[in-house]
Amino acid sequence: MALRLITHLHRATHQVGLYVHRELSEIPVSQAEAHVLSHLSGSGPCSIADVHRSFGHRRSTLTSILNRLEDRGLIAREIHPDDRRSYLLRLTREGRPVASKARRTLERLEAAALASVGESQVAAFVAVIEAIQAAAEEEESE
Amino acid sequence: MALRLITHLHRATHQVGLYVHRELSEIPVSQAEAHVLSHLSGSGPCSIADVHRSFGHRRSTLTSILNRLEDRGLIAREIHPDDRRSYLLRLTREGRPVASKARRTLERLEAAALASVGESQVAAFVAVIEAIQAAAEEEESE
DNA sequence: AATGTATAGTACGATATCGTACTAGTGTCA
DNA sequence: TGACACTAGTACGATATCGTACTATACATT
Repeated sequence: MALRLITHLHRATHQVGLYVHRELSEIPVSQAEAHVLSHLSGSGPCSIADVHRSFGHRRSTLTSILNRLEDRGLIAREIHPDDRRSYLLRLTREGRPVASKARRTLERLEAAALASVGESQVAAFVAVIEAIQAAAEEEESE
Repeated sequence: MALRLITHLHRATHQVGLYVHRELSEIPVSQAEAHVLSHLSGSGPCSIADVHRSFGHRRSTLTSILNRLEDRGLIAREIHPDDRRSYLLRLTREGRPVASKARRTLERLEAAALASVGESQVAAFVAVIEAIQAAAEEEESE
């Protein structure tokens, strides 16, 4: 068997990583950081758990990413008004332009990819991705 | 814009990583190592450049992965008969069963995913993946 | 109120990955 | 044959990610 799905998946993920690295090379932001910034830029302030749900990273990894972004003054952890266990992540004034640049970079990539495929292909792509995830999930682990 | 493609891509990749980690927990093999072993198991002996082409890792990362596998006695670097710059990677006797277990694990995941989608969806998936890669490639970098 | 369980997040050492600079062999063209 | 560019691979320090164990708050049940 050729393992078409999984190999494709991994190669494409890596390629996206290279793209992000290349396009955002002037601002020192890793791929994971770019995704988090982009998420904040698109969805507004949210908790760490929200970000965690949107990505596959471990929570401890996310802590490191957020520490780096906070050290650079791009985001701030504020106390969450509704739950004192959690933080509200917010882009700082310095972080906002960086985040929106990260978001635009990802959107540009996505738009370029979408330009050459049809809506039904996108739907099928999502269906297959979700099938892979469902197959891989079976039981959760941390 | 929702960044449907890229977010899906990353989440699924992570999920696959978790699956591999879970399913192969009794043999101490990381996700990247499992992929390399699986590749060797499916394609027979090949050079490092061959493996490199099949994955997105950096060559220096691949060197580390191969070192680890060699240290554990799972693979061997032999001199390449046709090109003295390169090596021929080969599974050792101890490595063969581990590699085929890794391969079967990935194949099982792929089969489970394929069970719930149709052939035309798979074709569309591949088309979209390749569109993403093409969009991300534009110019290469190392 | 007390107890148990789940959730939100971090600390920290272990491991994996990366980027750059390097060595060595190959091919080409004068 | 010698100069140059290219390919195959490694060394090594820097950085990113991970796994486990932990603290603290929330919630549910009695």
